Order: sequence, then structure tokens, then C-alpha cells
Amino acid sequence: MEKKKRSLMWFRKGLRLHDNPALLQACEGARNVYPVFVLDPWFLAPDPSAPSPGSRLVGVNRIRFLLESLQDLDTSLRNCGSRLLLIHGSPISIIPHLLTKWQIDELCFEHDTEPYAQERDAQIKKLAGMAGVDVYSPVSHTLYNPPDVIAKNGGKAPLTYQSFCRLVGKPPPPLNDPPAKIPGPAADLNNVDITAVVPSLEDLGYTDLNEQEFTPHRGGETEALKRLEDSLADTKWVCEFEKPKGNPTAFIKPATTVLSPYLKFGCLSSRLFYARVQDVYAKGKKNSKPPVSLEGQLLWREFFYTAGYGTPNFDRMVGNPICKQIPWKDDDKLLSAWRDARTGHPWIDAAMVQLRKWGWMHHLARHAVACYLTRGDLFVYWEKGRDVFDRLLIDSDWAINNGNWLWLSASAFFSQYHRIYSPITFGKKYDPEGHYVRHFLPVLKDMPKQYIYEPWSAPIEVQKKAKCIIGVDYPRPLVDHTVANKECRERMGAAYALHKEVGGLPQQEQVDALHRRLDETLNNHIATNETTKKVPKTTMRKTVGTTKGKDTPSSKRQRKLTDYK
DNA sequence: TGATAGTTGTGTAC
DNA sequence: GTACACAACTATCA
Repeated sequence: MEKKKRSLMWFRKGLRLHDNPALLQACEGARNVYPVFVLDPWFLAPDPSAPSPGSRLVGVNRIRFLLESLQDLDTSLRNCGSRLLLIHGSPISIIPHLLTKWQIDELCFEHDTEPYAQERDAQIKKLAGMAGVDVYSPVSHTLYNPPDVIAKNGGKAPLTYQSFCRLVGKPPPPLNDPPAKIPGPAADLNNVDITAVVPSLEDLGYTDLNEQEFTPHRGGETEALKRLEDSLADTKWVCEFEKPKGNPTAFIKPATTVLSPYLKFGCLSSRLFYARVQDVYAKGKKNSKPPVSLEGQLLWREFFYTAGYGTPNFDRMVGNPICKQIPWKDDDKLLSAWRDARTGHPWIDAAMVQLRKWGWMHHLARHAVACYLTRGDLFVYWEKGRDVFDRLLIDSDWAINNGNWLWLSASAFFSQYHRIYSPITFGKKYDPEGHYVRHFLPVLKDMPKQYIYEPWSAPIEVQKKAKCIIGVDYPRPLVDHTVANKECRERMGAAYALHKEVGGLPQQEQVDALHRRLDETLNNHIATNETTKKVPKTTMRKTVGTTKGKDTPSSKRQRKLTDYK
């Protein structure tokens, strides 16, 4: 009889038993399966200097969501006769160590297309190969395998959603059943230091968190499957779902499924989600279609995964061949005001509070705040906003987050930069009473509804009665939207025009030329405007920022403009 | 090479 | 609530 193998199932994402081909392979003909999760301080160690609780890279809400998911995974594994083996450290040193310590024959983990993971996994595969360990790394995080889609499209990622959808066929179905029994690890772990239980936030060093309002969303596969079935129970709702018709200010009962964090961590398989949506469609008479339908949302995920995989430097402006080179402002004051919900535009600030406290907000709220930070009002680098989202969202996903910031900043995929979300009327359209703003910005809870989206316009008597003096209890608006968005559109127009002109140059030269020429163009524009137009009183703050660090010609010129203002 | 359509804008008029 | 102007871009496909 053939000797039974010892396998190591390395969990990273894919924190589930259902539709998990790597786990199934690990169990196949195994004497021992070692289910491992590495608690990496790079992501988990507290950073007291971070702008909100959490590590340098991850907010405390997502860390907690992860810990809950691990707890649930451990419980499920124990129900199958196994357990989760948690180890503190860096995967790149720990995994190869374990392969030797436990005399592993086969290493199994879900394929991951993110650049960070690609680099890490390539090293691990190399080391495993040198140790004579087989590696099995199937695609199960996404419906499709990005390189397959790219190959089908002649070697490059499709840049429009429609062309992507035409390209891909029906996705593969999920695997039938999760394993009922999993061979346990050997009793003797050969002195490997295993963490006895899933740590709490306190165990990881997060203290004084009592005041922090946590996300209402609980992590884990069990919760994911329950939420999936709850969401899909309403056939009519599923069949009629159209994303743009959702209400971004609905927070007691959000307008979407809120399954994204479970997809992010792989607590829920996208293939199962897709298949179950098809089941529901089959029960209904007719259903909405991509891009707005529920099915369409899953395909957006695939679209951005493919673009992210097929585009060099997808997460940057410079060196990214599909990204418009735009001379955004590197202005920490504007950025931190936006990040810390101090823009003075209640709709924007309320959404940013929801992001910090819940780690989640509706897709359209994300649109609104991203547009505001970049091409709509503040003209700050999209990468800066991306970093804030990346840290705070519980569903933060490299490809989707970068893809959406490229989209919203009109840097790639989308170019209708004249379409700008108003920080005043967009929220008001959905929630004229201002319930959402009052909930997330209690300082404005007594502001009459006619002023709730523009509290600076309330007479001082009204502000006193509402116990909210603008400029004291709540900030004045950072910019006058009418003025700021006009200037932003001018900047975008100039950048687009120059882009056409210098598009053929190598990227760095392109960027230099753009910055140079845009400075000149804008100086003329703004100087002309300043002499012909009276800026409304509410402009108050500078809408032209300064460049940090080195005294570039550009920053000098910008400062001069600011002084002039 | 020209036509077309594109996740998800706002303000105004009727 | 629907239609249109606003001012206008570009990947894709015939």
C-alpha cells in the first residue's frame, strides 16, 4: 500500500471549508493534515502612531473581522476532527520551517493574484520545491483565472466591463460538499510554538478599545453562509436588484447584501454566491442584468481582478500604462481633513465616520467621498485616498479598491470627469431628513433639516438653538463646492488635453511634461479667473494646495498662487 | 476610421 | 418622474 501523505493546508484568504479545493486536496489520501494560519505582525501589530486604532496597514475592525473568521474556522475544523494551528511570525520564514519540522509531503494553498501574495508565494514555492515538497495552489478565490481571461483577449486585460463580460463564459460551479472529516495533525508537533487559542484583540496588544464603536458585521464562514441565505431568501429583491437604485444613506438595513467582507476573506466562495444567485433567478420570472444586477456585482469583482493582474503598477499613477497622469495635490491638510471627517460637508464627513466606525459604507457613498477627495473638490492624489480605504474597510480588496479609485478619479476606465457628485445634493436626494448625517455626526443631530447638508448657511440663532456653532463645534466647509469643482474640472480638462499631446513620451517624461505644462496652463487660467471673478465668501480656504518636501518649481508656483488668494 | 455606448451627475423645466 | 442641456472622453467594434 502506498504511504499516506502528510499535508499542510495553509489558510490565508479562503477562510472556509465549503468550495475549498486546496483543503480537499490536502485531505485526499492524507495521514495528517496540518491546517495553518500565520499571524503576521506586519499586518497585525498595533501602531500607536496610526490615525485610528489598528496596525499600520489594517484598521482594528478588519483585524477583528479576521479573528472572528479564524475562530469560526477553528470551530468548523474541530467539528471535523481537526483544529486550526495558529503561529505568530512571518509566513516566508515560518512555512518552510514547518515543511521540515512536520515532514510535509504536500503544501496546499489557494492561489492569490495580488502582487504581494504573488511575490511571497513564488518564494514559498521555490523553497518547497528545494525541500522536495509538492505544491498544490488552485484558483478558487475568483470565478475566473485572470491570466486565462487576458490570454483570451489577445494578451491584455479588457478595459471595459462590457468587453470583459463578452469574453468570459459561464463560471465553474462550486465544489459539491465540504469535507465531513479531516485527518488531524500528528499529536506531536515537534516543538513548534502553536498559539493555543485564537487571540483576542487584547492578546494582540490592542487596549483601551472600549470607546471604539465596532463594526456591526461579524466575521466567519458560518455568518457568511447565513447572510447569503438571508439575502437570497427574498426572490423579488434579488431579481429586481439594481445597484444604482440602492440608497447609500440606508444604514439600519443597508441597501446591498454586505457580503463583500466575506468574499474578501474567502469566508464565502464567489462560485457558491454566483451559483446561488442563478438558483434564485431560476425561480423568478425575470431578473435584472449586469452591470447593475447582483450577478453583475460579482462580475465587477472579476473585471477588476483581471485588470489588476494584467496591468503593471496597477496601484500607482506613475508607471501604470492605463492611468492618466494627473498633477494631483500632495496636501496633507486636505487629506487629513477628509480622512478624519473634518471637511465641513456633513454628507462627506458622515460617510467617513461610517467608514472609520463600521469599516463599511455603501458603494455610492464610496463614490461620493472618493470623487470629493480627487477630481470633485480637493484634487488630492487618489493613491492617498486608496490607502485610507485600504486600511479601514473590512472588505478592502487590493484589485477592487485600486480599480474603483482609478475609476472615480477618472484616471482609468472612466473619463466623464464632468460628472461630479455634489457633496450637498447627492446625500440629500436619498435622505432629505438627514437621518444618516445625524446618526454618524451627532453634533448635527438638532440642526433643522433645511440646513443639515449645508449647516454653514444656518443663521447663528439656528446654530445656537441646535447647539452647533459652525467653526466651533463643527468645521466650516473646506472648500466652496461650486468654486472647487469648477477649478477641478479645469485642471482635469488641461491634464486630459496635455495627455493627448504628450501621450507618446516615456512615462516619466510624460509626467514631467504634464506637471510643467499644467502649471503654466493653470497659472494662466487661475490668474485670469482671479482678475475677472469675485470668489464667494464661503471659499474661505485655499483650493490650491502646496507640494510637500522639495521646493519644486511647481510647488513654488502653487504657493505663490495661494498667497495671491 | 467612424459610430456607439458607457455601472452610478446635476440643475432646470415641465 | 421624465427630458434635456451641460460639455465632452474613449475602448471597442463594425
